[in-house]
Parts: sequence; C-alpha cells; structure tokens
Amino acid sequence: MIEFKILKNSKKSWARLGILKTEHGVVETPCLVPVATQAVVKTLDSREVKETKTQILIANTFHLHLKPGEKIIEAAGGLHKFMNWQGSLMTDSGGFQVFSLGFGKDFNVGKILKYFPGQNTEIIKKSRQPKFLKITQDGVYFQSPLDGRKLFLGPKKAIKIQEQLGADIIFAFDECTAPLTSFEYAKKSLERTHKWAKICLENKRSKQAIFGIVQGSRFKELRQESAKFINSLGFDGFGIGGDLGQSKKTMKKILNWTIPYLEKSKPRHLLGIGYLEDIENIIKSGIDLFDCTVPTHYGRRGVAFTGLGDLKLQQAKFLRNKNPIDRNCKCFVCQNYTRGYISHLIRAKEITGMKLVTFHNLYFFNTFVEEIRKKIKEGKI
RNA sequence: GUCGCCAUAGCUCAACUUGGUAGAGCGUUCCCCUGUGAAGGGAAUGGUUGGGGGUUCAAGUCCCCUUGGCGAUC
Repeated sequence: MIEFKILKNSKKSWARLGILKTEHGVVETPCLVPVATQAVVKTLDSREVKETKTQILIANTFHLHLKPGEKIIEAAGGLHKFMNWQGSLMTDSGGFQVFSLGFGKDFNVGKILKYFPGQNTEIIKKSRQPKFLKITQDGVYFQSPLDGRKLFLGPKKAIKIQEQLGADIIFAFDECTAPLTSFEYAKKSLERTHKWAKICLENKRSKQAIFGIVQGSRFKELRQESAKFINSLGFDGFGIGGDLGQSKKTMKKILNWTIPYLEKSKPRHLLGIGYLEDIENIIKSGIDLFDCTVPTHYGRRGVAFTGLGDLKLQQAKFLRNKNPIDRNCKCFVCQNYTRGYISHLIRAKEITGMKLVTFHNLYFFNTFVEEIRKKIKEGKI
C-alpha cells in the first residue's frame, strides 16, 4: 500500500512536488532512488546510507534470487529486516537483466546510444535472440552469470519472488529493449511486456504497491500505445523503461510522448536514468522518482561529483590537494577529508576510498534533488 | 689488490642452448562504464639495452677498456 499526494504542480513545466507514503516512511518527491542491487548500497551500511539523505532504495529481484535466494530473505523477516533498512524500499523485477545480459552485452550498448549507428550497424530484427539467453512468451531463460546454470524468470515468478522479498513497491516483469531494436522487434517485445504486465497484476496477492512499466523503445506510436495500455490496467504507479533512443533529445521526446497518457495522481518512475546533467530535465518532464547507479558506481571508480563538475580522483594530480571534494558540500566526507587523502586511497585501491566517494556522491546527488524540490516549491522550475 | 657476478622502459624483470637492432607486468595519461556479471573494461605512452671502442653483412647477446653496484678472497 502506498499513498501519493501531489503538493504542487509547476506552472512552468511538468514538474511536480509530492509526498509518497509507504509503510516504511514518507518520501518527498521528486526523489533519487539509490541502487542497492544485492540488498546493499555497495560500500555503505544502512546507517551511512541514511546519512546521505537517501529516502528510498531499490534492490534487484534477479540478483537476490541468485544470491542468497528469496527463501533466505523471507526467512530472515523480509528485505527491510535482512538489510536493516527501515526506510522505503523497491525491488526491480529483473527485466533490466533481460537486456543487460542479452542484447546489451551482445552489442556492448547501454540504454542510450552514444554514437549514431552507421549503415553497417546491426539492427535487432523481429525474431532475433540474444546469445546467452532465450526470450519466450512465458519469460526468459537465463544462463547464470555466477555458475552458468539455467535459470528462468517470468512474470509469475518475478512477482512471487518480489512478494517473498517484501519491498514496499515492486515492479512488473518486462523486457528492457536495446537502442538498436528495430520497429518490428520493439512491437513484438511490447506485446510480450504488456501480456506479462497483466499476468503480474493478476498474480500479485500481497499488499505491496506495484508499478507497471511502459516500453516501446524510441517509437512514438509504441510508446503512446504502451502508456495507454499500462495506464489502463490499474497499477499503483508507473515505471518508464527501455532504451531511450540515440541521444538525450530522444530521451526528452520519449518522456513527452509517454507521460501525458499516465494517470496524473500516480507516481512516475524513470528507470535507470540520472546523470547529474539529466536530473533537472527529467523532473521538468514530470518524473517523480528515478534510480541510477551513477553516484555509487562512479564513486567506486573514484569519480566525485561537485558543483563545478566531476573530479577523477584517481589522477595523481590530486595527491597534494588539501581541499575537500566540494567546498560547498556539508557531507561528513567533505567536512573531514581532503582530495589528496581520498585520491591516495582510491589509487591504493583501498575500500575506504570507494566508500568515502560513494558517500559524498549520494549526499551530493540527494542535496541536488532537494534543491530542485525547493525550486519547484518556490515556482522557479 | 685479485677473482667473479650484475647493469635493458619511471619501477621489477624477459629476450634461451646456437648473434638477426627489444617484450611483459606495474606505473602514468586518456577513454568507456545511466532499472550494477561493474573494487570493471579498453587504448595510448614509454628504451642511443650504464659509457667508449672492437669483431661481424648484423651485437642487449661475442671481445677489450671504463664507470657504478654486489659478493668472494688475500
């Protein structure tokens, strides 16, 4: 059960200020959802995560099913207890892994294409299958990245697992398409995702809120069809997923095609997007929630975000630098550690270095979004 | 003093018995990593082979001298 209340609609854009209530607390939206794939924000414990102003986390069905298995988490009293996170929680359905272990891996591409496909670029045709997994009408056969054994994940199973995990909000099982998808493939995939969405809803017995996921790749017709269909099923909220085209412009277009068809009173979650430079734009397009691995993932690589751009602390030039990562940041790391010291830790591959940058990045991103909420409140956005 | 061993990329080392103008790891720099197979992946950079002479078509490799280091022995 969730409750979503919109406090203010912007007059300048589609942005809105809201309150999302779950059984585990109140989430002020728009809000970043840090990623805790394996029931942990890598390098941080739950107390530290809380200190980064994080309000809600997203864990992953596929990974937790593999390790340690939903039965163990259920027996431990559910995900909240298991990972000692008292705040709100989501679980992703595993639909993204259909992409990242499938065509994403085959073509070495992400959700947004970084280059314009040349004439020789392969387009994923209607009946094509990825190398390491098989997609059928019932679900997806994976080869375990851990030991190679065959695994199956489909709508029914994804829901069952998510019920056992026990997050506040769960996602329907979908196929996240790749940017090189042909129209024919996208259409066929969308039919599957829609069929699965219905099965997910029909099979859910828990009181957990469930978000349906809009797909349709970069095609206006499909995106609109998907938005209308998913909207009609009675989900508690919406995820917008899949590939977002060839550039950030197409990402904005896709959001503009989709969002008008979604019930206004329900929360909208943009899946897997959130470079610092994207955040204000997606919020202006009407996004309430978005998850992204960038602050944590880049943090472990030693990339620290600041108001003046990112710092690659791996570089030797930072070793003698006595400044904090960001002079204006009030986080524990910036109050206590220098760039030089953190650079040393990162270069020495010390886990504490990764932890300090992860902590700062999350605090910085959360503060950044907090400021956007303030701007919406003040009518500036 | 005498004898022996060693000296090759910023660092640690390869390049064999039998000469064919040098490779790797690490480092450094850069790039890639948006619902995390991700403490990951890729690329570039890098050397008058301690110095000088000689033999040879050809020398890191063989010979002589020299410099520096290490060891053994009077």
